[in-house]
Amino acid sequence: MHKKTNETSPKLIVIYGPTVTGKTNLAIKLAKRHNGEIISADSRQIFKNLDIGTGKVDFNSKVEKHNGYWIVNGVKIHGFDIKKPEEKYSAAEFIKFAKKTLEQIRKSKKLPILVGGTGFYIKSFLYGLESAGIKENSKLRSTLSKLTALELYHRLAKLNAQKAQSLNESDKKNPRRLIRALEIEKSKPKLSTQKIEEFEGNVKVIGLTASNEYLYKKANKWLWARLDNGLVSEVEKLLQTVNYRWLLSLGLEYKWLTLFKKGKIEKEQAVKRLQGEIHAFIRRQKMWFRQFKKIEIHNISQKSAIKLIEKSIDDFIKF
RNA sequence: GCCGAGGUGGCAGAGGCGGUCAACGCACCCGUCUGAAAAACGGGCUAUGUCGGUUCGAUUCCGACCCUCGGCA
Repeated sequence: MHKKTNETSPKLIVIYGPTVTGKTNLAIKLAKRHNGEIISADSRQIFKNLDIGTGKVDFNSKVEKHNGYWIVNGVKIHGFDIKKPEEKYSAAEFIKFAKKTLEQIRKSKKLPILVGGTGFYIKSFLYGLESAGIKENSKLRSTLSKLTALELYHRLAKLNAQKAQSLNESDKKNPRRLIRALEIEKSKPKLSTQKIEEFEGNVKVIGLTASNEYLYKKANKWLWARLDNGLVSEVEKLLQTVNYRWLLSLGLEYKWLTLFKKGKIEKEQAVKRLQGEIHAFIRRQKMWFRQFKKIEIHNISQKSAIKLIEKSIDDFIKF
């Protein structure tokens, strides 16, 4: 095993964790310390005008907004506002964006820090996405969306019995995943799947977490703070220009406050349900920790956590 | 005090004219994940107020008690 000791060996810091663990603040801190720039890996923060609901930054941050990036407390964060509301996005597109941005950051001799809560994006970027060449076929999707999961499964089994059998119990009943699988099968003759491209270079993956109770409490508090600081009016503004169904499809804040604004539910109920869904989201986000090969997990409820992470990053930079 | 209604899992709430009862939703817990991922999906969890009676058998019938909610006083 030979170590690369040259300083040109590219380095990347990844920070992953569920919502409310302070990923962005930590990233900003690290960026300042090591002359870095941030790439956001978040499937909702990509959208312009979705700021409070997606929790792009703290209320007391100094921000300067640009298309495609923000400058927050003096640190550049790439990946905010790269899409207009209702535009499509995907993990494949994220990979391209992240690669491009990473190169750019390297050229300017800065340290790239990938931070976000969308585990799927980070995993895809780090370890590749096999079917990344096969695009969405919206016509096919809309016809297939009329079928039940069982029907979809039968179709898949006809096209590719092996693939169908290899699915787990969850995916076998998941229409969305089945439709995607069919989409891949249908386009196979034309497009061959790409070979998996793993990220090459030195990566340090930091995971941020805490107990469920701790995170739930923090998330509730933060939600109330945002409700008191314009979250509802952000949704109202969006409703004027955007199809409400799109907002519903985003989930969480945008879904529940849209339901409230549309008069489908009382505000109190909406907030209650939203809290529950945020909790469930936190649980799901935690599941991704096991998807990352080498991850250093820190409990943010411990006072020493930030210091330990800083030390760990210092060592990583020094090598 | 009287009359009426009712007491089902952590919450909410349905059915069952006596037969291993026990839905759905929420919460909570666990999990899946290769171009929608804050999405979509899989699994799990705990119950019939108390005490007696009738019966082969009671959550379901009867009685007492306790409690809750209405109305009358």
